[in-house]
Amino acid sequence: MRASNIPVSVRSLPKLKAAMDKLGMTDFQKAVLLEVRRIHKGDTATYKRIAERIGHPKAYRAVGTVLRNNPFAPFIPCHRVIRSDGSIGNYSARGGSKAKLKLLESEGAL
DNA sequence: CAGGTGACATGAG
DNA sequence: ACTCATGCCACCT
Repeated sequence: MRASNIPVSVRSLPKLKAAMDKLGMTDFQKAVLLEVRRIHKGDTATYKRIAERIGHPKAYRAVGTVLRNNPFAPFIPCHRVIRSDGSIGNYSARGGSKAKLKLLESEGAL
C-alpha cells in the first residue's frame, strides 16, 4: 500500500505522526510535511527553504515530489510553498495553481 | 539493480 | 523578461 494514495484527516500532531507512520512514510517525507505545517497563515516558504530546514539543502526538488502526493491536504498547508524565484509554482489539488494563488490572496500572503 | 519521473533551482543565451 | 539545458534528490516501477 502506497502512502501517497491514502487521504487522511488529522487534527492533532500526535495523530498526524501516528498516521504518517501507519502510512509507512520515510523520515524525509515526514520531515517535509511537518516543516510545511509550521508555515503560518499569511506566510509563504520556498521549496528550497523547506529542504534546508530539514537538513537536506539540495533536495529541494524532492520536496516538490513529496508535496505532490500530500495525503494530508488541507491540514498540511502545502499551498504556502512557492518557488524561489517568486512565481507561484504548481498545485495538485483541485483548481491547480490558480486555486493556490487564490488561497494565498485570501490569507493575505500577497 | 537500473531507468524514469517531477508542485525545483540556476545559469546561459 | 523568457526559454532552454543541466544538475539534483528521493521515490517509483
